[in-house]
This record gives sequence, structure tokens and C-alpha cells, in this order.
Amino acid sequence: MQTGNNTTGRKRASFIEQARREQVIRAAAETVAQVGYANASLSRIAEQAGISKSVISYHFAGKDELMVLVAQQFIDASAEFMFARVEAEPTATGQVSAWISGQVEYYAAHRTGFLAMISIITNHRSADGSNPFTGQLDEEVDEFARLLQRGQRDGEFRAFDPRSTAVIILRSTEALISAWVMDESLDLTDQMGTLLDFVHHAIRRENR
Amino acid sequence: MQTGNNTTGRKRASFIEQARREQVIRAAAETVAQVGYANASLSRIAEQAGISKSVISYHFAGKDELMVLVAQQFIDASAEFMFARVEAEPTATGQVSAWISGQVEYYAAHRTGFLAMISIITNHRSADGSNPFTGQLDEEVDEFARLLQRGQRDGEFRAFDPRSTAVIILRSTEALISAWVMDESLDLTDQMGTLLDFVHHAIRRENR
Amino acid sequence: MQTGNNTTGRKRASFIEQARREQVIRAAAETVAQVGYANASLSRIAEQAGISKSVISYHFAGKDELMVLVAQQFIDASAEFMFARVEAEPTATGQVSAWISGQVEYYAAHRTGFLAMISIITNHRSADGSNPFTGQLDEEVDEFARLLQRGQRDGEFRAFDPRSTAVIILRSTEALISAWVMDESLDLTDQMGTLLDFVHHAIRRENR
Amino acid sequence: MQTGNNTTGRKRASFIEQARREQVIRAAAETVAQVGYANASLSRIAEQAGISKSVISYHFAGKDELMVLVAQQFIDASAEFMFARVEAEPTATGQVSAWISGQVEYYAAHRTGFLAMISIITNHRSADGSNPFTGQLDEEVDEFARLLQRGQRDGEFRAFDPRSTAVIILRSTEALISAWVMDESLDLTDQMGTLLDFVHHAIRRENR
DNA sequence: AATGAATGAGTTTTCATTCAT
DNA sequence: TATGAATGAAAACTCATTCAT
Repeated sequence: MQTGNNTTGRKRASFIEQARREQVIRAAAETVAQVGYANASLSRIAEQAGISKSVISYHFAGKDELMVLVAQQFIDASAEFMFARVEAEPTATGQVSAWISGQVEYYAAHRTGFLAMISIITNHRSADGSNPFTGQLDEEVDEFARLLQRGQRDGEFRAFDPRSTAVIILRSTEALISAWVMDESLDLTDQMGTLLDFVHHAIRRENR
Repeated sequence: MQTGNNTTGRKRASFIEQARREQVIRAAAETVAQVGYANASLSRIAEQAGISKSVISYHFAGKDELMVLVAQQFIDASAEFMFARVEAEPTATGQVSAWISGQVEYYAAHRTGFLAMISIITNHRSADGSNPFTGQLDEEVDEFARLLQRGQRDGEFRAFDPRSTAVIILRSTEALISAWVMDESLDLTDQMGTLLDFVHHAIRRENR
Repeated sequence: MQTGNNTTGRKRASFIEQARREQVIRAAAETVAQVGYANASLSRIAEQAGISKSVISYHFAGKDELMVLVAQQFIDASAEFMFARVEAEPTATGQVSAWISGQVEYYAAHRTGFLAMISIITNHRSADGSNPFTGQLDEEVDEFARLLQRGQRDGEFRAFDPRSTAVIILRSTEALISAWVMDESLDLTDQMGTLLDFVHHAIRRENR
Repeated sequence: MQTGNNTTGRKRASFIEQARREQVIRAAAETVAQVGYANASLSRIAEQAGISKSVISYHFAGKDELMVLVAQQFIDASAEFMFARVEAEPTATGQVSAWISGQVEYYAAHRTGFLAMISIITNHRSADGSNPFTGQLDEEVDEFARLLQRGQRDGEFRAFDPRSTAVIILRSTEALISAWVMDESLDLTDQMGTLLDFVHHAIRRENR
């Protein structure tokens, strides 16, 4: 794979090439989930995938590209899943529930990817020392804040600061999954019920 | 001082010894906060402290001990600060507010330590691959859950699952600080007001 | 075409085969001229040629053969050009001028090839660690020394050691081109005039 | 060696530190002289010095610094030796001879260093792809050109372009040593005599 | 005739730790 | 008590080459 192994604008990636890339991405996610970002070396990832170290270098520009890809693919897939649910709901109240439950269900169904994504998002730095995901996370918060605002405008939600509330709700959702992920004996359905209940009590108009 | 430089059970640690250890711990916290757990090498920490690398190895059993100590000291100090506030409150409602605001205020006043603590807690693994902080975090949640239960028993809070609610509230608090820490232009007092408002709306008895 | 792709003794090398080989040789020369012998990897050469890396391995026994060929082709071509000029001159004096000016003009007209040749000649080692070009360079010097001797015999040149003088003149010529190649703002015609003048003053009989 | 291992501005380099650096520099020169710039890896240099690879990284910022140092030290030492001789001569004619013979003698007495220096100067590239020695080489040529000009002004030398003549003479000197270095059976004193004779015939005033 | 894929050997560099002083 | 020096292990990455297709 000499040319064009950049993420965007790939044309004519062979089937085998695509399969290998996905195999490596999967192995990388598993490794990061297992041993943490700091200990996820290319050696370990290669071992996890059952391939030689240099195969990774062959298919990816570098560790950087690989890590970003692992996180990005998961973020994109989970967003797609979640937005489909959100759009199906007519009211802001319903959309908030759909957002949270969509997120939770997708995360729960993809434990490894979720763990890897969290680890990468919080630890990865670009060559210049900056975090390449901050922009996206901000956008996610903005989007959710807009949803809350809509609910306020429509009289479904009470008055509160939409942006900091968005931060609170979204991080709470992640926190709940993190708790479950560490201790799978917890009943996730119950947990999510509690969260939805909690959130709706917090934001709905008082005199409903 | 080659042996027995463990944290607990130290007797007769000389003044100079203690001073050096604290200097190193401070430098380690600053380094982790700046470059992240994965990039915080002993070299960088020594450079930050303006001392030689081997000083660290001399005063600490290893990098492991140092990292754990950085996080532990911060956790202990913030807990002490916060519990003092909580104990001063008579009602569960007041204690919840005190817990949250105590946490927020301490974190906000110790930005570097907070960043380092979060980074270490989420990334550090013992030699056996386990996370040495899970136990403590669980205890913290349990303690807060007991507080919530007390509030339910006393009729201040409505019915909900105390433990998952505790997770939600505690992680929300951390999330709020994380957001502020990344963007110090936010008005922290406002943010905290929103959080307290949010939480109390979520847990208080309906017909108060 | 896995076997027998050595330079000499090829029979029935297809047209397409020959074209590919020359394309690769050109790309190799360009790469060496640009980034230097030490940094001229097959990857870079393939990239320069716009072909896949393995094409090179297919058409050449190895990097070794390719590098030798790049230099050899240039040496042969420049020698051919130069000797044609030399043979046209009747006197030793004229032949010395023709040799130098022929060399200079050919080098100047083939900047890339010249740079690559110099880089390869001075850096390339065979598998046994020896330099495969020393013999040829010696022969070149010998040939030029014979020309100088002829001039001495014919009374055109004064007495001096022909071989060391040959070394001096030939390397001076290369040095002049090297200087021009690094700084193309220099007036090459002027420079060459200086060199010819210099050489002839140095070797002609005193009482001419 | 944590801090201050930059080339310039070193203060208080310990004796052992300085000794190690010189040992490594010597080993690096030997290695480059033996196997050529392109094959002189840190592994080979360490092997040559009989030390572990990481000792080099400990004492030098990187391969780059080491290579530059090897060449620079040799250039500085040879220049010092040569200039002392040149300054002792009253006439331009004498200074030209002193320059050439000084150079030749120093190079001949330090064969390894000379070979390494030539190899590094012609091959080494800085991180940005530029050659860090071109400036110095230019200055050397300028300095020699000024000497030639002085000789012209004083009526010792005939008219010619000083700068291109300087290039010719200086590179001829190097070429002569290169030839001797490859074949030590040559009589260097004879060779040098030829060169001096050659040069003086080329530049002196006609009607002396 | 061509090449995508793979790989082991090798590159430079950083790491945490040990040890003599 | 402190540290300069040393080092083996491991890091990310590049290399020339092989091979199945």
C-alpha cells in the first residue's frame, strides 16, 4: 500500500485492504480497552490481531492515525444510531429520552469500542500536544443544548442554562455506562430508568 | 533510605526527606496535568522539578508509587475539605449541596491537582493490570448513596435508586469541573448554580 | 523475468522491459540527486517514478544493481560524449581542453545525473564493503595521465608527474561543476575559462 | 546527563562526561570512515566503541548532533593547524604553499578523521533537508580567494578570477589526499610537491 | 508483466531503573 | 542524601525483499 493511505478521499481500497484495516482497528480497540491507552503499544495491538508489527505500519500512516480512527469510527457509528432514534421522536422530552437511551443502548452493545473511545478521547494528543476531539465534543454539547432550548421554547422544560445542563446530562450518561462497564452485574435497564427519571425530574416544567 | 519508603507506617521521615517528596509530587502533578498521563515520564517530571531523574527513584519505590501518591494525596485532601463542609449541615438536602459545592470549590482552587488526579485515576494500572482506585471510588459512591438514602428516609427526597443516582450526581460534578478546567472563561459560580438546581429538582420530594 | 536480469549479456530484452528499466533508473537518479544517497530508499524512488515498489525489485536484482546502473550509465554516456571531442583534437593541448570542456558541458547539461553519479560513486559499497567504482576511476586517471605524457613527449607540456597531475585536473573539473551545481547563478562559461586557463598555465612548457 | 547537553554553552561538563563524548566521537569517526556515512548506524558506532547503544543517546542529543560534531571538530582542528602555518608566511606565494601543505599534512596525519569529515560533509542533511556545512565551506573558499587577491595586488600572481580559482585549488588539495588515502603506497611528499608546483605554475606572474 | 500484501531485520530514540560514588 | 552514568528493554517506524496472484 504505497499511496493514498490517508483517511479521507480513499479511492479503490481493495477488499483485502479494507478487511485488514478493520481487523487492525478492532484489535486496537480491544487492546486499548484491555490495557489502557498508555499501555497500548503497536506490539501489543499486533499481538492481539495475530499479525506482525509492520503490517500495522503498512496499512496505517502511523499510530496516530490508527488511534484517531478507532475513536472516530465509534463516535460516528454511535451518533448515527442515536440520531436515527432522536429524529423519530416528535417532542423535546421524547428526544431527550431517545438521545440518552440510544446512547446507552449503543454503548452497552459495544462495550469494547466504548472503553477504547473514552480512553483515546481523554488521552490522545496530536503531535502539537492538542486534543483532536475537543471540537467534536463541543459540537455534541451544542447540539444537545439546542435540543434543550427547543424544549424550553415549547414549554416542555423549565428555565435553566442549556449549555451547562447539556454537559451535565451527557457526561452523566457516559458515567452511567462507565459504571456498568466496570461492573456488569448491575442491571442496565434499571440504571437507565433511574437516569431518565432523574433527568426528566430535573428539567421538566414544574407545574405540568 | 533504600527500603521502607512506603507511604504508611513511616516513622521519623526527616524534614528534608519529606520536603523533597512533596516537591516531586507537586512536579509530577504539574507534568501529568500538562502533558497527560501517557506522556508523563520520569524525565519530564524531573525536568519540571529541576532535579535529577535518579532523585525520584531514590525517594520513591518507583513510578507506580509516585503516581498513586499524587492521586491519593489529592483525593484525601479534597475529601477532608468536603466532609468538613458536609458535617456542618443538618439536613440531607444541605449535605448534598455542601458535598457538591465543596467538591467544586476545592477542585476549582486546585486545577493542576484535579487534572492530574483525573488522568491518573482513569489511566493508572497496577503491575497486575488492575486499577488501584476502583475500591475508593466505589466507597465514595456508597457514602453518597447513604446520604441520599438518609434524605429519602427523612422525607426530603423522592423515591429513586440511591446508588445509580449517586453515580450520576458525583460524575456530573466532575464533568462540570472538567468543562470549566478546559475553558476557564466559563463562570464557575453560574455553572455550579445550574448543577445544584438541576440536582435538587431531580431528587426532592414532588409535593414539597 | 525473475532470473538473468543482469546488465550484460541480455538478449531479447523486450521493448517494454527496457522502457521500464530506464524509467526506474531516471527516477532513481532524480531521487538520489534530491535527497542524497543515504536517504534514497526504494520507497522514495518508486514514489518518484509513480510506480509500485515491487516493480523495482522485479526489474532489478536489487537496490545494489540499480544504484550501480544509475552511476554506470551516466559515466558511460559522459565518457562517450567526451571522447568524441577529444579524438577530434590533433594536439595534446587541444585534447586536454576538449577533455575538460567536454566533461564540463556534459555535466552541466545533465545536472541530475551528475549529482546522482557523484553521490553514488562516493557512497556506494558492494556487499563485501568495497567500492565498485575505484577501478574505473583509476582507469580514467590513467588514461588522462597517458594524454599528459604524450603532451610531454611532444614538447607541449613541461615536466611533472603525470599521474598526480591527472588526479588534480580531473578532480578540479568535478569540483568546478559541483560548485556551479550548488549555485547556478555562477556563469559556467566564465568558470570553465578560468579552469582551462589555470590548467594550461600549470602544465605548458615555460618558453613557449 | 539530564540538562545542558547542547553543543554550545556547556558549563561544568564533568571529566568522565568529556572523556566519554570524545570516545564516542572517535568511534563515530572510525565507523563513518570504515563503512561510509550511509551505513554508520548508532548500533555500529556503539559496537566500535565497545559500549551500549543507549550510552550515545545519553551523551548526545541525537545522531544529528554527533555527526555534526565529528565533522566540526575535525574542521576546526585542521583549520587551526593550517592557519598557524599560513600566518607565519610573509608573502602570498608562501601563504598559498603553507595553506596547501598545512592542509595536506594535517589530513595525512589524521586519515580517519579526514575520511569521516568528507563523508559527513557531503552526505549529512539537517532535519529540513539542508546541508549544515555549506556556509562554512563557502567561507573557506572566500578566505582563500582573498589570499589570492592579495597576491594579485602585490604583483605576485597573474590575473585570474580569484573565487573560481580558489575552488579549484582547495578541491584539488582534497582530491590529492583522497587519492592517497585510498592508496597509501603513493609517496605523499612527491604528490604534494607536484600539487604545489602545479598551482604555482598556474597562478604566478608570467614574467617573473 | 505487474503489484498489493506481508514481514523480519534494522533504524533512532525514550524509558524506568540500578549502581558506584 | 544525592546524582551522573549506564543500560537493557521497548517504543514507533522504515527498510529491502519475497511471494501469491
